[in-house]
Amino acid sequence: MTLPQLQSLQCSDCPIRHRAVCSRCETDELQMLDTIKYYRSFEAGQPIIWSGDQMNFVGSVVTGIATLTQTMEDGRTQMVGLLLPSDFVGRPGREGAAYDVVATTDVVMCCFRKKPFEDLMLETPHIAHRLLEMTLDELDAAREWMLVLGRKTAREKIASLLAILAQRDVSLSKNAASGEVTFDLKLTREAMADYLGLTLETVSRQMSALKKSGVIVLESKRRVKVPDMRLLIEEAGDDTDGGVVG
Amino acid sequence: MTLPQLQSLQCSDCPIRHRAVCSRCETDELQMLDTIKYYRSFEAGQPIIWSGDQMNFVGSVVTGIATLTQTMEDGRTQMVGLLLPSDFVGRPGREGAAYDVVATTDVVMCCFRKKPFEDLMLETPHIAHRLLEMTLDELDAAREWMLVLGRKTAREKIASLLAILAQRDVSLSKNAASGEVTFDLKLTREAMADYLGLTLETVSRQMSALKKSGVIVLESKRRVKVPDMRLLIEEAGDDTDGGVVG
DNA sequence: CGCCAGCTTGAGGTGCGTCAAGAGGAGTGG
DNA sequence: CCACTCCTCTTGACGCACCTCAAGCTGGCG
Repeated sequence: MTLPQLQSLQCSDCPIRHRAVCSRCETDELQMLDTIKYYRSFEAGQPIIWSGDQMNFVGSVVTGIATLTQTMEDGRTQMVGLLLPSDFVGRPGREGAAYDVVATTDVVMCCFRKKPFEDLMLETPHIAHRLLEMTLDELDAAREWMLVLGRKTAREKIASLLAILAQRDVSLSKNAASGEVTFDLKLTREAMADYLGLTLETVSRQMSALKKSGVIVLESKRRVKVPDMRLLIEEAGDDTDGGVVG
Repeated sequence: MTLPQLQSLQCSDCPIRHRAVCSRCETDELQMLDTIKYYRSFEAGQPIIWSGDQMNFVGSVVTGIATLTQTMEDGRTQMVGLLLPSDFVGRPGREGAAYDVVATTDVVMCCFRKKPFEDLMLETPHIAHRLLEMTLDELDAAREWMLVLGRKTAREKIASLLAILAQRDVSLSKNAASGEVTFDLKLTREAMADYLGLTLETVSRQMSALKKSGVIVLESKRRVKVPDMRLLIEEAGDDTDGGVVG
């Protein structure tokens, strides 16, 4: 989906219509949103927002992947969120951004200037409620991730990340096969390390280890086949069969 | 504040009136809440909710401290949230609880049955908005904590936790002194370890180390004096002067 | 007084980080 | 077509921060 294609897109035909912050809106509410929305695209590697910056827009990821990261003075960085299509960026009622948002692949966002959006939210409970729901989902995902960061081994961390990415992929592309899944790994080893609280060397080693024990097959460095999801989930140390994650 | 004292408490006199989910309510809205609320108390060590249980109430912590924890099959546990007075428990719109909630000290909660609360929320935007705001704050705190868990050293982790607890204390008891702060550590070494993704031995060692270098003074095992907050925050590795945290 | 939960401290092991060298693949230019 | 560069990724050797196991201390309470 390219930007020119999207510029003329009606909300009713939007690919994230049923999952995004607008998913609960009636047609008249959608028309209101339609009048204040605009699309923006970002190239892979480009920053979308810097931590501390004044935020003058909010919006949804339409296509592509972006990351939320925090950085310490000495350069240590930790990814604190992965933004996939339909995920919301920005916090109504807040001035500055709390984290760096960076496009990992090419990204298209559906944006609203902040003030008009906040005004609209006040008189449109469907939006406010959906946003609350999405925020609660993100909170769950963040807490799930705290267990990964705090208590899992490197191998379990890698398995957890792969399981989440694989399942996201399944749920989007209705690749329904319960056993085997194949997907593109859209993160570099370094990005994976930043997400997992590891170094990129450790990520590489554990990927090799999982490959060696047959849990995953690397069709290329960035394309992963999971012959048996059950096995992967077991490696992740999860009792839940991996549902969760907003 | 004991339970008998609280049972007859008017919302307008409530100690968490200005911070809890009801803080934005007008007097008539408060009266509505008053009619459906009830108090419950839990002894230190008691579970408040088990993960997976049906949740039939939501509520606010009035006094005491509770913890949100996740546990893996093999017993590894990670604390994913610390509930202090005014914090909200439960998620409107969800069936089951996602985490174990345990009272760390004696706890008194102001509860609402879930269904009536959800109904009231639909017609009371002040509550819904405040809840969104509080959820965003929690999300920020969770993400802040992801950096702690993923990238900080044991010493920095301890310092981060102490800094948060100290600052919470200051903001409640208007202990305004910018330099020196003293507070009760209401967590065991083990609970601290669960929060920080460490073992209790490492917590103990790093507490001793911080004591030895004069960053903290232990008036007793559970009472901590911070002679200079600046120093503590520096040890935590934070560039932010510790504002944050809802 | 003895008991027990919570805490401290030590000695030794290990998982992951650090540092360093090199392999693979994509793009550019001759 | 090769030569060259740049970037990502892999692999190895080594060290350290933190975990594990174990012993002993402290203070509150019967």
